[in-house]
Amino acid sequence: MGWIYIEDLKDHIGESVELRGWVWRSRSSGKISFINFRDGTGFVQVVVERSTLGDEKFKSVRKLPMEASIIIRGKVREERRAPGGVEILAEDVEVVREPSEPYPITKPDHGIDYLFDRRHLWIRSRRQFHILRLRDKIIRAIREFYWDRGFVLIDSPIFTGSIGEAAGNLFELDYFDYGKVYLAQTGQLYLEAAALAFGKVYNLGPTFRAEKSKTRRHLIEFWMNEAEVAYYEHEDNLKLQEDLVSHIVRYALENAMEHLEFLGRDIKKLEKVEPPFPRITYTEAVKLLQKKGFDIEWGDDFGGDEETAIAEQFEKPVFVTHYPRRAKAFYMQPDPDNPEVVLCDDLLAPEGYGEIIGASQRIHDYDLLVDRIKEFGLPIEAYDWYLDLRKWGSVPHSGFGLGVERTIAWIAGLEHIREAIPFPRTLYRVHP
RNA sequence: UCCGGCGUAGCUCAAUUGGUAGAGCGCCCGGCUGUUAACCGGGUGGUUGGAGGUUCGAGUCCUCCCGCCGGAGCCA
Repeated sequence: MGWIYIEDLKDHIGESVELRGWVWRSRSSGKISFINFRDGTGFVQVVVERSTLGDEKFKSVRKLPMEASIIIRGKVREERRAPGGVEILAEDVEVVREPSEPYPITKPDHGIDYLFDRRHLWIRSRRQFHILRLRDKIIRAIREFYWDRGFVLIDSPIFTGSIGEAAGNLFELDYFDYGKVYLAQTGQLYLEAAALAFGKVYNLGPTFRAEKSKTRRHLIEFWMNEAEVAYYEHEDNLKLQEDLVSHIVRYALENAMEHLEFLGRDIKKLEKVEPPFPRITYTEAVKLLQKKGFDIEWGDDFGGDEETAIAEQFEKPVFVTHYPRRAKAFYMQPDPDNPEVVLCDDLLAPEGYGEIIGASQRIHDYDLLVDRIKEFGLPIEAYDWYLDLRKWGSVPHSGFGLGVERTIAWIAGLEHIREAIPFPRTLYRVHP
């Protein structure tokens, strides 16, 4: 009788097995008890009969509270009446540890604040089980995508000097005698260095924004996947993003259907996400918004409502390209046909999930980049090594950043991005 | 930071115009051999977020503070 996991039960029908895990919920009558049992890989119903265990043992087992840790030995059998179609008929129940007080998360009717105060326990719940396992699979899909295309993983640093997109939203720390350093809000500049060394590179890790954002689309600490490719221009960049996002969605449909179904996701909407994605220029988007009655002028950036209004015109994610250069970061390559706009794109997810990718072709000309750093009022001395990249072997190159939690929230159909990460850091929450 | 909303039992919520603070769940005891958020009977449970004020009387009205939720700006 060997120890197995719930996820492998279907290969052991008719066998006697051992499962190690926890009581999720239980119901009982005088002679039969049902335990909803979990072991981290899934949930299964265990049937405990008084006639099998004996009066005394049955009495103690039927009283086991939620989150008692137990080892079950019993026979696996198919059973129509059991959730999932398979159940365990217990032959023995060994109690590892019984809780000393009632488990605080009972029925699914707790408030969001209560639950996040107990996030360390809440992640045991079924909904969180499915969301966080879906996250695991989406990250697997991202890594697989790059591995299959010969990209090299280049992890960018978390501690950085004063460098990046904007100074106003950086977390500042003391770094021994060096002085102030900052938590990374992007690894892009490092990936640009790496692209000139390895050709095709990507990263995947946490980034930090000291923005007092308090919406369903924002986290203070969030994970980003960035990619950068030497010799890629704007059009190549769009194609890569399109391929990545459709790969992730297809992977989820093929490998995570169990989670999507539990979460009640409308699968049909995800099945439509296949290349090519629609494209609209910034200028066209402004006209579209004006026609819909938005008070917006050429040159303004889009807010959440504007993004949603654009995205709802399409069933797939939509690229918005060629933004005004003043609305975007200093390093973006001007459009040769119109230098007032840059070769960039935002990818907007459908159904109001907002921007999941920000992307651009980067300036590769030394003098132009210096001009832009000055124009944006940035300290040129902080960009010494970044400018070096334009001195030696500079080539056109492009890249993007994918917001991992926004992507998960969209694919899972979540109301709020905070459920898409195990321990979210939001404006007023760093505990647990 | 700004705008709006909400703080009542361990949890989720009720409480007519200002007039005796309640229910369901949880927990404890008992019953039930197929439960699916099991069900049935009994029991347990309160400084109504805090401080002050108005009033014969405040969960309810006023002021300040604290906490949370939603949104805006900013962004992935």
